[in-house]
Amino acid sequence: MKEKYYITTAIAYTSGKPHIGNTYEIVLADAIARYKRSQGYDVFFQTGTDEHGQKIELKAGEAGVTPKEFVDDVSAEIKRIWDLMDTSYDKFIRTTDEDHERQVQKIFKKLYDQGDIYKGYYEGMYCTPCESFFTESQLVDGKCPDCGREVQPAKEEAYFFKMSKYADRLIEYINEHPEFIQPVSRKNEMMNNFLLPGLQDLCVSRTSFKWGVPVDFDPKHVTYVWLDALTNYITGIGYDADGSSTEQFEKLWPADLHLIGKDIIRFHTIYWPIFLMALGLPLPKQVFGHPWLLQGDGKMSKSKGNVLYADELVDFFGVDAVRYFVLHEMPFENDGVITWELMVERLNSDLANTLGNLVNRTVSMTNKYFGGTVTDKNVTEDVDADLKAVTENTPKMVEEKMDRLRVADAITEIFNLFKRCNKYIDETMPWLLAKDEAKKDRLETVLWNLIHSISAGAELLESFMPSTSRKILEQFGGGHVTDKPEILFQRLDIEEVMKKVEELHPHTEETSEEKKEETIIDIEGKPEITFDQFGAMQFQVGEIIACEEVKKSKKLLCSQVKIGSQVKQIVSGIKAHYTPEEMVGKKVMVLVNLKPAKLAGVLSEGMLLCAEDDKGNLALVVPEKDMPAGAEIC
RNA sequence: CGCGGGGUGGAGCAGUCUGGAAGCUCGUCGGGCUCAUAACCCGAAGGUCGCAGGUUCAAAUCCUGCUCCCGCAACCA
Repeated sequence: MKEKYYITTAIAYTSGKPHIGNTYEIVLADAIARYKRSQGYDVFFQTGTDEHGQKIELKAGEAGVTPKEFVDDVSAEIKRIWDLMDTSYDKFIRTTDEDHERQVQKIFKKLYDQGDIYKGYYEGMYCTPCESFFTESQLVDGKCPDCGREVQPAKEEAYFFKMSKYADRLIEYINEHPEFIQPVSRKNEMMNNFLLPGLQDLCVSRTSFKWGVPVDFDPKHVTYVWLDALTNYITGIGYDADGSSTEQFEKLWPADLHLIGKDIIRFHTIYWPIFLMALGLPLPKQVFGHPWLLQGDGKMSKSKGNVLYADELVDFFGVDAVRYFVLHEMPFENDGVITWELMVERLNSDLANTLGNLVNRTVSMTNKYFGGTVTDKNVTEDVDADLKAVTENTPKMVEEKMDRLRVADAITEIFNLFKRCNKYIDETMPWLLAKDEAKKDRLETVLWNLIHSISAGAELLESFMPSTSRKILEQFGGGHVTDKPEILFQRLDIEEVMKKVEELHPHTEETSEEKKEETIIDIEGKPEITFDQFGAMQFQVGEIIACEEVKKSKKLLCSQVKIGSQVKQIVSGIKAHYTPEEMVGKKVMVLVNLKPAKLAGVLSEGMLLCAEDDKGNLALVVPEKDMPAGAEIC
């Protein structure tokens, strides 16, 4: 009987279309799932979408649709891309699935009944005018960090999970299972930052929005994200909190691998195991927090036109080329880089040159010299030995890499085999053998060896590039090749690709003046105010007479501003846009009667007014004519 | 001193835990070959392994200090 292997991805949040970085995860999981299947495991591969939360409620409101309509669309789009990428998931769960929601309610109730979840209050300090909660550590001088006013101990009702109760057991588990958190460097991070200092109880319900799974015995609360999202791993395979879980669940749980992004390792290696302990379930065997796939020059932004989506890349390069790229270019621990240029480079050199051309020349020679069919004539020479050794060894190398989740390295092993095949052709020089009738059998043996080795490589490729694998094997049907070789990967010209990309995503050049003026900035409208309210604000011209950086802060500059006869100290978040030297001597517009507050421990007694564009660039507002410091602005 | 990651030939990375002749892929240059998608094979150039100290017979690797970049956390009054 085959051993089972249950693998999951994180469920994708349905706030918008997933970009290539999000798509990477499902492809990675798919490669692992396919590989395990090829090894004979009985694999179950689950993915899906996380569809609740305030953000979605808001987005749906903006789009003028109901939250359900909104997530139906996005979830379908995500599924479409997963399918486009040829991923072989067995189950696509949605957190809005009825049975999931019902189980979340049951789990919530069960944990409540056994005392792990309790009703409490948001233990924060509440600032009434700001309508916000703050923890002690967020307060500035014991006052509201937003407005500097007094805060009161707050009493908003919420449900909490007693994390601390299970912390010791979890620490023990992690220490005894060094393979649990991958890469291991993350283990220390979790221990030192969260577990050892002591776990805070986790708030598991909210009353501030409605779009979530209602707590059935207290319907003004909805379940807050993690209890809803994480449990998909068990509800998706038939867990039942009342004890009548399905056979499938009994067979599959615990999961063998949760594949997730490195940003949510904390939730999967601390909260999730603790939830499971509370439910009396075994813990997953391994959690792998993979690194990120990043765009070339830093952040992707729509104005730069460098946001990469899987479906667009597929249009240019094809599914398998994109799969190859994300799988092969991702380091195990560090973030990887993807750009159009790198993508083209990879496609041309690895896929078109090394692999595609190898298949092509082999098919072509087999047709040319033997009408398409060869058998093993067994006329061997010394050069054959190394090719044979590499061919036999590659599956073991791949297995060794895959066992350590080194997917990129596994692919490299396969391509080393293909490279070896190319070298073999040069070593044996079939075109010379073909000129000598006496060497015909040797020639046939050479081609047979080639076909054998390439086929072996193609079989290994199935986990990573399924359709390419199939295409190659189809062309080499057991010693008989197709009549005319199919071009597996067409070489692309980087210039042409970039030209098309430019057409798809025209750059908004910052150098172009007209375009700059065309930039339209709409900000959220604020409620109308009265003239009295306006009059309550006092603006004056201030002269900056000294300025220095606020140490221990990344954004703040501290200026001494002369206003009339007095000098105020004002802290502003503009370090990224002005140097202290630039600031000195400027006459700027100052909101003078703002209540003083501390920023990064430094007192600020007013506010320098700035204009901000859509990219977050700041410009100080200065009087159009020279005015003395202290002049009122009205 | 908030937490963490990183700085290795032109590009993208491995190697760092467990010191011991600087490696891989791409690109560049030279050569070979012609079955093949201007593809393939061979060879070469190119790096003071961020900077400065220290430990050692020996440091990319261990220790100390510094600097720059990137996430997160924060206060962008």
